Amino acid sequence: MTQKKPTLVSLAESIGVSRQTVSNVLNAPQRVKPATRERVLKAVQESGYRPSAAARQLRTRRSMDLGLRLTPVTDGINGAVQDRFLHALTEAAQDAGYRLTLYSARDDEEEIRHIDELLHVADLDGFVLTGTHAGDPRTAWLQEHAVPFAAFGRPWSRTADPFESAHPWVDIDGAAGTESATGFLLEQGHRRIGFLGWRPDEGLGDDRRAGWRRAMEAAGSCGSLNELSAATDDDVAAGASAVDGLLARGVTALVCASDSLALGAFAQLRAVLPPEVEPAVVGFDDTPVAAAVGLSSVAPPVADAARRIIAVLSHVLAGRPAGEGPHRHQVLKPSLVVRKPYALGRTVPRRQGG
Amino acid sequence: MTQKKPTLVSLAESIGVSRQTVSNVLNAPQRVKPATRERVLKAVQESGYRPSAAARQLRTRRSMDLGLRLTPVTDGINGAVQDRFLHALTEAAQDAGYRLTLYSARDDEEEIRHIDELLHVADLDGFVLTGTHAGDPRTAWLQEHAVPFAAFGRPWSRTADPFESAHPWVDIDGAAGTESATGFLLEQGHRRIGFLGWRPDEGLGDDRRAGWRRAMEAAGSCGSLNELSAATDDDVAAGASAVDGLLARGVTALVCASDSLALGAFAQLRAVLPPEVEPAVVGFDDTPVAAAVGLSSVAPPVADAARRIIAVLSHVLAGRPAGEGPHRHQVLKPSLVVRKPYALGRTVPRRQGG
DNA sequence: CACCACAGTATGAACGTTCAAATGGGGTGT
DNA sequence: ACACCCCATTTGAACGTTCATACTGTGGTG
Repeated sequence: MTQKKPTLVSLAESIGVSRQTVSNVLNAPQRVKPATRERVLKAVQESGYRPSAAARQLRTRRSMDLGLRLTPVTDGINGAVQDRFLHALTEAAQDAGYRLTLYSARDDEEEIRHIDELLHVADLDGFVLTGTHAGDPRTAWLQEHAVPFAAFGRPWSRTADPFESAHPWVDIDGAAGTESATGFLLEQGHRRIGFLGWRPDEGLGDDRRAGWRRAMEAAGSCGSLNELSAATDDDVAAGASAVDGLLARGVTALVCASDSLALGAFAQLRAVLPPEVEPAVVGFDDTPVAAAVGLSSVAPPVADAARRIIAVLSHVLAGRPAGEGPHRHQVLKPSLVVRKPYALGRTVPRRQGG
Repeated sequence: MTQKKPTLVSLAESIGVSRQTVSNVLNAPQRVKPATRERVLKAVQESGYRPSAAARQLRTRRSMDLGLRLTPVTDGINGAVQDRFLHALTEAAQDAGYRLTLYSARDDEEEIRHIDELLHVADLDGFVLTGTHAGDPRTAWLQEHAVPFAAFGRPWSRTADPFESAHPWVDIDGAAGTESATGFLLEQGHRRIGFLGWRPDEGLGDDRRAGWRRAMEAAGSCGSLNELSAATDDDVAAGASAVDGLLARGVTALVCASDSLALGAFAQLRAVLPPEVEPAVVGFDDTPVAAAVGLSSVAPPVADAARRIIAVLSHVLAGRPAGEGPHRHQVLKPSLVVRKPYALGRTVPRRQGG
């Protein structure tokens, strides 16, 4: 039979001090005389005392708990990014003494309702936002209600400078990624390199297209770049069907905004090109599918991003000034992973940037 | 300026009743006279009152919070299963009024330490275990400490009947999956169908091998089946390198214990077989990689499993008798998804069983 | 020697909820 | 008329912590 859980009071009277002294030993050790501190600490160890999160939360209104929305797995291919991010975030939060609570929402409004709910009933200390986009209602709401949060993704906007934003964020430098991918294809001797991306979004997609454009212009390819660029939905089929048009315009290699698109394009090229010509396609996100098929891809450092997000957020939550501590706005350089098509299990990682 | 959060007391005196009456309206409406009930409910709506989880938890010692371990993404291919499971679990828990807290652990012992910790400090109500295996120390520990939990995966054991186990669990019928995969290949005219799996584990892997064996024996292939079966590590490279040996023994088609193995085998067959022969390989788990490459695969109903796990667990947590409510031990039939290799975007799903 | 500052420790109150028991106001039965 | 019971509602206490404040003894200072 296991004995009852010790509390501050029960523990205190078993040592012969007051509950507040025990509390101080754990929360503000410098206030307690070293001799008694030792004595109390020993008792804490032996009894296996654990403070009650509920009681502490009731009094302090802090839960040491962070919220994260789990977005529905749309594609399954790009979903792997979320998986890696989530795992790193869990570990980082755990190491920083925070717990992580999940919620699921279909759209931004539903997410806001969930945040509101969790804030009121569970006193969550902060939130991690993912998938930020232009005109994001969530950041506005959170700021208006003075809720601490950090975003994975910069605050996309045509007018405002993201580096001036009030809230902390960490993002991947998509432009740098596509730029180095384009650079890699240029090195291989390609000149007419196309870009296969999404429709204009004033955000993620435009950023990735911009990197390709920058590299192409730097290489002196000042012709009309627009005709080398295609914009479609983000799935495998769309990637495949966009290929023919680009080929007709003389494209010999492709940089893609996602692995889904890259995979579609790759398969289509395989079907269309003569067998001896190996399709030159670079994807984005370095998902398991890219690895399995032997597709080169831009690898975003999501685990690193997760750790930095927790670092910034816990800095804010600790009430420390924005001046010191980790930078409030961070852009991380992705690396390029070069593979030989179908060379299963024989990946040749190659770091660029970072 | 947002006004202060209403509490039971503040709300009660604004209506002119006692706090307990308000509490009863929310928790035991039948105790309150309909007239006052209406009055209170109206006030609750208008004020936007939300009960404090911390206070409730402190008093009742229930947190309405469930714990789940997030296992490190090993493969990236099979990790997608975890992703789908997690998402369905989050939604199901949310719908049932529970929150979901994540923790990360490297092995079973570390998980037990985390559970112990969360149990004491955060009063978690229950846990969801995944990846059960023979001699699992976690189930023993949880039972010993009378902690409510449900497992995704049956309690593998040579001696004990899983259907007699004390704790609830939901599992996928792996044997039925490989059996129908084998049946499919038999229909296609194959006779010497090999099985590519893991080393004996008295669990998941043996189960999947058993389904293949059952189908083969039923087809009258009573020769020594052992020589058609290979056991290796669970990754793409291992799958590829196991192929040659099986081919030498006259195997013309393969059922695999995972998509990783299937993918490796598939690529190797492509390299070895003449171009006009299409490799006949069926994987397991129906991961995005299988879909992308056009590999047939056994699809486990993980989302359904997640919902059923929450159903059983919340039934237990509500203190209802084991007799009524959802079955405490459930085995779910997977379905077979048939694809044409490389026919990207042109998937032909085909349901079997279930 | 009375006084004060200060470090160390102890006490009262509060956070917001639910459980257990007490109270009040109709009936209904004898 | 009285005892009785039942329903609806209220009151006291408790869950385990931390904040604010009060107490105690020691050493220094005028």
